[in-house]
Parts: sequence; C-alpha cells; structure tokens
Amino acid sequence: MAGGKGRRSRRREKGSEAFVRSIKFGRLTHWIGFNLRMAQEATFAAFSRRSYKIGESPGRFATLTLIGLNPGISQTELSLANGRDKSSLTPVVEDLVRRGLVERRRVDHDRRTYQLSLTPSGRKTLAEMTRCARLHERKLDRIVGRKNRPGFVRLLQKIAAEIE
Amino acid sequence: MAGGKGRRSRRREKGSEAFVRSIKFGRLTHWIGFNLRMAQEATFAAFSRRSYKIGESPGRFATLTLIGLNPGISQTELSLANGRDKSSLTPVVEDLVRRGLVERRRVDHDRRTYQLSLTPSGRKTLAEMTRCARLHERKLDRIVGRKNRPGFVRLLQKIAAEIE
DNA sequence: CGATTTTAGTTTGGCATCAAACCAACTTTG
DNA sequence: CAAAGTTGGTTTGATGCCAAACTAAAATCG
Repeated sequence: MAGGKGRRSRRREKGSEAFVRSIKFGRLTHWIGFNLRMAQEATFAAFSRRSYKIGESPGRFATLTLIGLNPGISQTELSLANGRDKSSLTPVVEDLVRRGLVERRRVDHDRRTYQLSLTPSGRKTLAEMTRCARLHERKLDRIVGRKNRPGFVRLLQKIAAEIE
Repeated sequence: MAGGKGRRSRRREKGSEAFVRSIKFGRLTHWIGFNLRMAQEATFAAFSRRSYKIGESPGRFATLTLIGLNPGISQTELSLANGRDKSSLTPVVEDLVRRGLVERRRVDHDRRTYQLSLTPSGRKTLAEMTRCARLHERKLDRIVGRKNRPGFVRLLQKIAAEIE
C-alpha cells in the first residue's frame, strides 16, 4: 500500500540513503470505500498478471464466461450483465469473432440482434481461463479464510445491492 | 446486478412483454473476486455521482486529499501513493494547477522534482469534497453495519496486502 | 396502413489509464 | 572529474470505457 519506513525524511537526506518519505493516508485508512478500492485494484492487477500469462485479458474472460453460460445472448444483454456500455462491447465482440472464439448469428425473427455463442475454440480458451481464474480464486480464499468467507461475500453483495 | 424476472424467455415472446431474459452468472456469484468487483464498481459509481454534483471527479478527490495530507510531496511519490502511473498524473496536476487548487514549487537542492501543496482555494475545495465523501462513507457504514465493520475492513486490507 | 417511438448495434469524441521512449538533472564509480 | 547509471517528470501511442449521435429494424398507435 505504498508506505515505507523512514521517519521524518523531508530535510536534505543528501548523502546516500535517498529515503522514501512515509506517505500519510490519514483517516482514509479506515474508510470502507478506500479499502474497497485498494483491495479491488490489487486483486484486479493480480488477475491481470495471471491472464496475461495465457494471453488474454480480464475483460475477455468476463465476456467469454457470460457467453458460455448464456449461449444465444445478445450484445445488449451481455453489456448489461457485464456492467459495461453496449458500445464498449462492439470492438470486443469483433475481436473475439475475428479470432474465431465467438460466433454471431443473425436471427430470422429479429434481424437487428445477434445471437452470440462460443465456438469450440472459444470453449477451449474459456476452459483454460477458468482454470487460471480458479487458481486466483483459491488464493483469495486462503487470504480471507474459510470461516470468514460467507459473511464477507454477503457484505460485498449487500453493498453492491444497496449502495443506491 | 442486471437480473430480472422472466423465466425461460428465449422463445419467441413476440406479442408484447419483451421479456428480459434472466442472465445466468453460474458460480461466478460465489466468487470473491467477482463480488469484490461488483461492490467496488457500484460504490465507485455512487461516489462518482456524488462528486459530480459538486463538479469534481473521484480522481481529483484522491489527489487533493493526498496532497493535503502530505504537503511538499513530489509527483512520483503521489503517483505511488495513489496507485497510478506517474505519467497519468501529469495532466491531472496540470489541471489542478491551472485551476489554482494546487501549487508546484521547484526545489533548490534537486531541480528535477516539484513540491506540491494546496492553495487556500484548494483547501476549500478539498473540505467540500471531504464532506461529500463522509456522507458516502456513512452510507457504506450503515450498509455494512457497525458490528461487522472492523472485520470487514480488516479483510479488505488483508487482501490488498497479500494478493501478491 | 403510415407515422411515431422504441430497440439493437455501430460510430464518434472524449477521458483515464498504462507502458515505453524520452529529456534533464542528479548520483555513482573508475 | 568524466562516463555510466539512475531518477523525476513529460510525451506518445494504445486500450478500455462512457455518452451521445446515428442507422436499421421492430413495435406501437392513430
């Protein structure tokens, strides 16, 4: 969380040492919002590094998972489920289609919508990413601890649901 | 969290109704990582709306707060404390200086670094934003509950610290 | 039926972010 | 002390996101 030792610093410190000043976070350190952000960003970064190793991005994982769970889903539904604007999805889907992971079909009874589904190759990639995600999740599990986990998740869900 | 009623949908549904299909999230709904993201994004959005009302952004709040707590901080230290790349900070600081909220001073013993500090106007804006943030925080408090709060925050900190 | 409104998806413009390349000033070292 | 390395900050190019404008296709309504 970006802190160090180094008491006063501030003054010269010319010689060697090159002290890292200890940054103050004040009451921020007790705020729920602040800690939520810190935890989420650290977690996201860790997962990013993991997915990077298998050549995908966290966003692709979310998208593939949702398509896998909901074959035939439309782009608008997907954007809602994903919490992203539908316009953000256009290039993502394009990319996935281009790379042969996702298939778009026009439907006869409504020629505006696409139905998205995974190709065999997409399913294979998703399986790989899922394994990777499970490792990540297991690490989180260990950090939180079996005993605390249910209450912790419940609170997260409560926040997501109730924070206007 | 983008769910709805609507059981099967999927088939025609031609008439009126225009059912929203109920999206499946599978086991995702039990994953810590997933719920952390959901909670953080909802919280961030709520705070964004609040700060929007007083004409600032969450990012500006973080920056002003850190400068206020650590007068004389350099841009690099600030970027570390803030968890953003130092290059992201360049335009932010420029904007704050232009608007007269932050002052940059060159230092004599090292002419590369800037020392950042708040102007009186900056302190005033920060105070306003802090009031706004406190309202937000109080809402989170109520959602989490007094009893659960310490353990919850501790777990968030543990995650931020330990997730490699 | 034809006009109006809604809906699915794309385009465009802007913002925040990161990473890599860069410059200038400082430190280290032979 | 001069060359080599490091550090603070900016620039540039790419990505991901949103919001608003837009197009085409349905749905609704008079």
